[in-house]
Parts: sequence; C-alpha cells; structure tokens
Amino acid sequence: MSYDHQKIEAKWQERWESEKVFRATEDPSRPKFYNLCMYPYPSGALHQGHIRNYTFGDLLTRYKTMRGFNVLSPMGWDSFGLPAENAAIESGVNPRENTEAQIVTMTRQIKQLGAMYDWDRELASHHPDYYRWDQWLFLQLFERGLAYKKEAPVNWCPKDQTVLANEQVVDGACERCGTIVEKKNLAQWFFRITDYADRLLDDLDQLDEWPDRVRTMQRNWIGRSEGARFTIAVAGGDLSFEVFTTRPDTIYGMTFCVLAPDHPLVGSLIEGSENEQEAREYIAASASATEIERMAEGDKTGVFTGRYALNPVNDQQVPIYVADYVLMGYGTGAIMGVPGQDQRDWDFAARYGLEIIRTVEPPPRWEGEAYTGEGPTINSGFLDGLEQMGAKERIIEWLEEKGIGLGTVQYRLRDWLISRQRYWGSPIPMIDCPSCGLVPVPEDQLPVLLPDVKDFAPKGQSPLATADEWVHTTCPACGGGARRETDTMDTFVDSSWYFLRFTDPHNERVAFEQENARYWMAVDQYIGGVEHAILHLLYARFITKVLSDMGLSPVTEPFSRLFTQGMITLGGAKMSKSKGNVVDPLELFASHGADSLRLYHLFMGPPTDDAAWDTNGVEGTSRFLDRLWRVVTETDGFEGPADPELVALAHRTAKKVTEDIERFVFNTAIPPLMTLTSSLIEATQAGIDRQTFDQVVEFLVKLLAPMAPHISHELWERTGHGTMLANEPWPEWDPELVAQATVTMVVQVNGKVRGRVEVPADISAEDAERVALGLEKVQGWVEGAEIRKVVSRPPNLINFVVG
RNA sequence: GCCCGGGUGGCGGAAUGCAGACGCGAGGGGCUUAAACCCCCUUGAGCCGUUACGGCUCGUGUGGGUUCAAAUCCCACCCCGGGCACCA
Repeated sequence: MSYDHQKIEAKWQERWESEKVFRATEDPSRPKFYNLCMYPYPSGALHQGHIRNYTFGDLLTRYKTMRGFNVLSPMGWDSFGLPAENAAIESGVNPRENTEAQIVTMTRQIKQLGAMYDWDRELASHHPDYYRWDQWLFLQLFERGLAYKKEAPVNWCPKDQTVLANEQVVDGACERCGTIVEKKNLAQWFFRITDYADRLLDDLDQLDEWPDRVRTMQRNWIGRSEGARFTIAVAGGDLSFEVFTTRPDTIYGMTFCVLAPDHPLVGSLIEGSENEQEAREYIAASASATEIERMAEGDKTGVFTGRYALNPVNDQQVPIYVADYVLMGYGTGAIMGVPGQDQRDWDFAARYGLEIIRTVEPPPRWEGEAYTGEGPTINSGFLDGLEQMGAKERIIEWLEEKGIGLGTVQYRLRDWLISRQRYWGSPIPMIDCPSCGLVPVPEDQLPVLLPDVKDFAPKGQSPLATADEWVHTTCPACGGGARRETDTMDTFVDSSWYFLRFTDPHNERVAFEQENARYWMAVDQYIGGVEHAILHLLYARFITKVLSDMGLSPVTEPFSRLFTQGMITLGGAKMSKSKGNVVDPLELFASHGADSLRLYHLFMGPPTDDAAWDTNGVEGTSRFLDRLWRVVTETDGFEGPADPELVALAHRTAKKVTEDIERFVFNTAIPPLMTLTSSLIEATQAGIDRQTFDQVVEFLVKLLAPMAPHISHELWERTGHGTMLANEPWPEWDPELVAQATVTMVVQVNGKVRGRVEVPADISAEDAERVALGLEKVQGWVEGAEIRKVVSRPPNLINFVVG
C-alpha cells in the first residue's frame, strides 16, 4: 500500500502555515541565513523549472533551519512586464486584474509543493507601495547624475505603430505581423552603469563563491581593454578620424583602415569618389541587415572609399574601406587594419588583395595566418626588438608627445537604457516643463501612480500618453502647466534591489530600514536560472553599489553565494510551452505527491546541469518513499538483537548527506538514503531490537526532512514525537562510528586489478605489500618476473610493476 | 565567425588511483483465479571455463601524449548544447 500523499501533504502544509514555522524575525543572538530564489514573473502556472528552483531553495531553507540558523526565505513577484501587456492588447484583459489572479494561482501551487516562505514579507513590484521606491531610486540616481536622457534607437514596427523589444523581433521582422522592423530615434532615459564598470569588474574577484562561468561571462560583458586612441589624417584634404586599438605596438603593420558603415565621416569621404555609387549601395545594404545576419555571414565584406589615410608613424598611404565588421557602437567606429597580427583583418586583407606586413616575429616554423602571440617587434622602425609590452608603452609615449593620441581604456559595457514605451511598468517620476525643462517629481509626491487606461492597443506612443488627465500636470518648480514622462521603467530596475526591500518589506517611510538591511544582507545564497547570469545580476550589483555609495546598503555586493541551475529538457529541447513539451507539475502533485516530485528533481542529475525529464523517474522516487513508509509504519515485534553495523551505516549516511548538501550536489545525497532504507528493511525482516530501529528511523526521517518534508514530518509524528520536525536539530554523526575498522584494498599488477583484500584501515605500507603478495592470484601474476617498483597507497591500493 | 559548457551501458547518471553506484527501462521468476501493487534474480561487449555466479581481453566521442596508473591531466580533431554586441 502506498501512503496517502494527498492527505498527508495537505495536513502538513496547513500546519506549517498556521504555525508560521518559517516566519523570520531579526534576532542578533542567532547566526542569520538569507536564502533567496529569484522572484518569479507571475505567468499563471508553475512549470518544472520553478519546481526545480524552489525545491533546491526549500531544501536549503529547511536544512539551515535545522542547523540552527535564523533563516530568511521570502517570496515575491516580478509582476510588471510584457506578457500582461500583450494579453491586454490581445484580449483586453486588465493587466492588474490578470496579474493578480495569476499570483493567487501560483501562490497556491507553490504552497502545494510544500516550499516554505515567510509570506508575511511577500511583495509584488506592481504594487504602488513597491514601485514608489523604484521611483525614489530613480530620483536618487538622477540627483547624482547617474540618470540622464539622450536619443537612442528603438526597434519600430511601422505597421503596428509600436516599439518592439528585441525578443519581439524575429529575423529582422515584427513577430506579430511580419513587417520589417525599422530603427527609430527616441529620447530615452539611461542609467550610467559605465561609471561603475571598473568596480563591477574588480569586485568580481571577491565573489569566489560564484560559479566561474558566470564571473567569466560578466568579465567579458564589461570587456575592459587597454590600448590607445589616436587620430589618422586622410590624404589630400583636412579630414581625419580617430581609431581605437588594443595593439598600438603593431602600428607599422597597418595596411588599410576601416570605418563602420554608419560612421559620420563616411558620407564626406565617398562624396565625389570613383567608388561613390558602389559604396552607397553597400552602406544601404548593411543598414537593412540585422546584427545577427551580419554575424551569421562568415565572410568579411567591405567596399573601398576611393580615399587614402596616412599612417602617422611613416606617412605611408593606406586605403580606407567601409566594412560592417566594424561597429559604430564600440570604440570609435574606426580601426587600423593590421592583417599580420589580427585574424579578422587578415581575412579582410586576403579577400581584397591588401598587403600584409608582419610586425611581430612568429615562432620558428609558424604556419598560421595572423600571429597574435608574443614575440619581438620587427619591421617597425624605432619599435624594433621590443616585446609587446615595451613596444606598447613606447608607441603610446610617442603618440602622446606628438599630440595625436593617448593611452586609454575602453569598455564594451554600455549605459543601461531603462525607458520602455510601455504601460505595465513603473512610471518614471519626471515632469517636462516648457520653461524649467526636466523636473523631478518631489519625493513627497511619490508614488506617481500608474493611471488606468481603457485601450492598450499601440498607437505610436506609450499607452500612458493617452491618459490625458494624468499626463497634464503642473510643474513642481514653477507651477506652470507641464507634461509627465510617459515612459515606464525596465522591469530590471524593479529586480535590481528587491532583495533589500525583503529585509523590511512594509516600511512606508523609507525603502528599507538600515538596521534590518544590516542584519540580513548580504544574501547568503541566491538561486536561479543561468539565463540571468549577465543582465539581472550585473544590474543588481550596480544598484547595490550605488546604494552603498549613498550610505544605504550595508554591502557593496548583494549576493555572497550564487547558484545557477540547469534547465529541464524533454526530447532534446528545453521544456517550454511554445515547444509543447511541458509536463504539468500539478498532475504529478495529484498522482505521486509533491515529495516524490521534489525528490526526483533532486535525484535526476547534478543541479547545475541541464536534465532530461523522465516521468518514470518520479515513479522511482515515489516507490522509494513507499518502501520507507511501509518499513516505518508496518514493522512490529522487536524481538531481534541490536544491529550496531546498521547504526554505523546510519551515521555514515548522515555524514555523506550533509557533505553533499553543503557542496550543493543533491543527486549524490539520495542513493545513500535509498541504501540505508533497503538495509533497514532487510534488518527488520531478519529481526532487530526496538532501539536500533528507532535510531535508524530518526536518522532517515531527519535527513529526508529538507528533501521530502511532508512524509518526513508525518513519520516523525507517527514514531511518537510531539515536536515539529522542521525545528529539530540536524543529526550529528559519531566520528568513531563513521570510521571504518577495515577497508578493501585493491591490488594491481601493472595497473590492472588482480585482487582485493580486506585490511585494517591503518595498515602500514610494508604490511600492505606483504598481505598483497600473499594472495594466491597475485602470486600467479608476479611469479617468475622481477618486481621493479611497488606503488603503495595504503589502505586503498597497491600496484606492483613487474617486467 | 567568436566565447562558454559537455560527450561514460538501452536511458538519467555514479566514479578524480577499483568504470558503470543509485534510479529508470528491459528480460526471467515468485505472489495472484487474473491483473495491478509488491518481492527475488539477470542486465557494457566479446571470450574461456564451468568442480567452482571463477577467470581473461576489450571498453568512457576520435587520434596522439604524460604516468606505475587516465573517464579524470596535456595536445589535435570530430560531434552536441548554450550564449553573442564580428569588440579592434
């Protein structure tokens, strides 16, 4: 008989909630643990990715609670965003009502998983008492010069008359109507994250409990490179342009220059040139291609402008090209082409028959194309013989002396565009006054409430612009008529500080009280999908640093330890609604129960890796829990002897499970629990005494409590305990019982296993050798041959090398 | 094209000096009037032996290398997945 999971799970969910077992209160006498899963977008239903995330998080909440930590594990909603707005456009449903209904549904489902949160701290970013502080945050950045407005292009669908997110642009066309997307310039708000580029980069070194993979991605995203900027004159006239290079030491190898197609100088360069027509066609073609298309195309194409540039070091004339492998958005939008030392330049030079000069001596027998490694500088006048670093320093000095350039640092990171021409977001608290200009809304007038609008259909401007009464306001500075900003904020702004709000979620006076933030921050464990490895995590780090500079955040880094989980696949593809390969968690709650599902998620593979879904696996973990249920509830008549070996196994299991949880590797924590259960079943069939049984069951139930909490709590109660298992201490193991008196030593001859023998755990090398050579089978392999070497690793292994 | 991961039985995976733990699936058997549930046995490939559930060889994408010893470390290549803003 399998246990009645429906009834038991409902019973314990009700008790945990009504007894507020996981409510967190500030208590300086206990060590704190702030455990946070990335707050979800309320999409309407839990999917397996959520289940995986909250199973890991809840395991940790429960484990750390049993280890005596004061655990804060809050839950909230990233409830502004595009899907609710799209639903409003398509079916007219009100975004607020729709979102709130979805939150109700998902809350119920999270509770069905048995995942415990301090629901008293629940927050949702679409609530005015939350986004009021988004607006406050915006004003702080504005005051510090970290928020500014400038023109920037957006994706514009001319047919739908609306701005599109990158996600809504598919192959250069509007995903809804297929119209080719255009670029359109709009004045938009930015956060000056580039001011923090160096600190965001340097502080990655402190984050030694983050995955290296994520740190590498952030490092590459910020993309600091040291090099030089200098001016290159165009031959025959007074035009010039600036280039940036990381390899100024290779300047003598410059055999051409390239400008980006949208470089402002291009028009005047090609005007009247013999190649003008061809160049214009090329530029027009590259403007219509999306960046992705340009990337996908392997070949580097370009067109000669008909003009020449002068190399500042030797006045050599080199041709100037326009090519779309150079981007206006990075550096100066112009480069010096050095094919000898750069593979992309090599490819370009090879295609257009341009000269190639090596300025770095490659190693002997070098057969590659561009050589990007170290070596002595050659063919380079006064730089000859210098190594890369020395040559760089020397040429930068020279450029600076001549006043045509300077050593500089270039970042790949761009400022954060936070304006969205959308309804369902936090309104930007600014007012545009015809006489005073851009005026911030005074803090005491926050929140700027999101107005109700009737029609969400796009009409060429932000839906907020249609709320006439809301838009027309008075200027806080001069009292004259003025207009409100109608853009809303990127939802990444909401999520860049919510972890701070969780420390003091209901405060109406300030965003969060210092004392609370000091107690709880930083987040000790942050858990979420790797898709947030760059943007969300970088923005949260940036805002935390800004708040720290303001003296408000007690930490400069928000997340001490980061865990990124793998995604769930089925049939070789990511499980997703659009692919139609989802397995609904609700059905599994009903058929097998939350505990079986949780256990399967923990068991199915390493938490960091993608995992292939197999519903049969839930069957397996469910069978395991059934076996445990039966042995605990159905065993009677304890006439047998004590079983110290079984008790020792329980202690060893406790050690292994604890170590695996600490390492965040859950899939290997479960087999020992299965083995211990099987051993207990065998032992009860043979007959054991009550004390052995009780001891082993206590270990099992407690070790399983964070993984399969419902059945564990029920068994704890049924074995005569009146306490709440969640608050019981984590089991301690006895080191003496864990230590094994004897171990199996492997005996190898020439690296092949030829025998095994039980030996004392503290055996000496000499004794190990004697025992091993005493084995009949081993003798067969070594006799008649000379033992040339003995590699002894007592007590686990010994290897005889014979020949 | 560039960057980051990863290739182990029929499948998910375990193993950092014993390859295949644990689970799934498959095959066989038991229980049952029957089925489900449950329980037991077998399950990388090939071979030898069967008095011995004993032994031998091969085997972790491919080819090399280092080592007493390589799934694990190094080099080259192939394939799969993910990311991308051709970042000078």
